[in-house]
Amino acid sequence: MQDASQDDFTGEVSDETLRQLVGYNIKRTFNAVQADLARVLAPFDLRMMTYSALVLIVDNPSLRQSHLADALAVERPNLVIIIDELERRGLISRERLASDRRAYALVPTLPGRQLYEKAVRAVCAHETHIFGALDDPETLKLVAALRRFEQRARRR
Amino acid sequence: MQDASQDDFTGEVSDETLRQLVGYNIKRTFNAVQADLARVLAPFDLRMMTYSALVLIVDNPSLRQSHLADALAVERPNLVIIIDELERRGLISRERLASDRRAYALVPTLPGRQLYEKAVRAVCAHETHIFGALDDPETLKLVAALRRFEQRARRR
DNA sequence: TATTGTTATACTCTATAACTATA
DNA sequence: TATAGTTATAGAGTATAACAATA
Repeated sequence: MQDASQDDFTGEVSDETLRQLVGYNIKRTFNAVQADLARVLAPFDLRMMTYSALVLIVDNPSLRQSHLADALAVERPNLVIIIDELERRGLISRERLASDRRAYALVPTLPGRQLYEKAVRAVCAHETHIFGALDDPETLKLVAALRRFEQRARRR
Repeated sequence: MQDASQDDFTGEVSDETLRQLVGYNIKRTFNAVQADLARVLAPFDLRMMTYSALVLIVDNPSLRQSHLADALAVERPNLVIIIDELERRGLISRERLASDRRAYALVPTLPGRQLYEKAVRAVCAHETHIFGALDDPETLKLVAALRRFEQRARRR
């Protein structure tokens, strides 16, 4: 005996004040995209963060942890358990640098590169499903706008 | 005697594989915008989530908690502590419904409406600073695209 | 039986302070 | 003294299962 409050229909609740905010729409979109990505990465036993780290390590062999942290914009301590996990699973290895024995070089293993290949394909399929062609001029404009906003938000 | 790895300069790390993903750019932008928003809301002792809840309760007096949860796309249990906090601070009150004594009507108090007014102004200033004019046709197109992507990600 | 709000719990992401070993 | 990686810890968002009161 309820009304039609099914699925994503929020009934008569007015959320215009929030929906006119670009930031709120970014948040809602990110949450939905992230949930779908989690589903796509689950079969590989990866999360968005472990996936991102693996990608950067494969694309930049011998990367140092601090450089990885900078590239991902996360604090160094948060990366430790991520790297621990990838290493424990045999996807990467830490190798002490002879030139600076404080630092590690992060090196992908063969299984790491193989998982990378499969996961990248799955993530690309997920992306084109949600966003359409990734080289579409409209999509490129959207990404350019997002990056401008990111820079403006950071410079404060 | 390090190179120019200052600030947000990530050195020679290649993150093209990630940066070509729309979802990754959304995540990075959201994180930066969210950090700035947190700074803007801190003087009001609000976070993005408590702000969003307060806005919906002021804009929809007598809202039920379950409808608020639907509108915000969060699970009902997560809303309880949010509502607890707003009520404890005297910004809203829970009022039992005579028609359905399981449910509460969430009602903003005068201090709640006053805080809403001030916080909304601050958030609008933050938004225009980062995103530019909110009624700019380009911004409206961006928001429309984000909402399309949100819907596509949800329907899976 | 089903729903509203609640409790308990868990996982993830993010951040800071302080430690170690090297430099 | 400064840096790389680490440990410990905390705050916040999100999710599920199970419960009491009510429908």
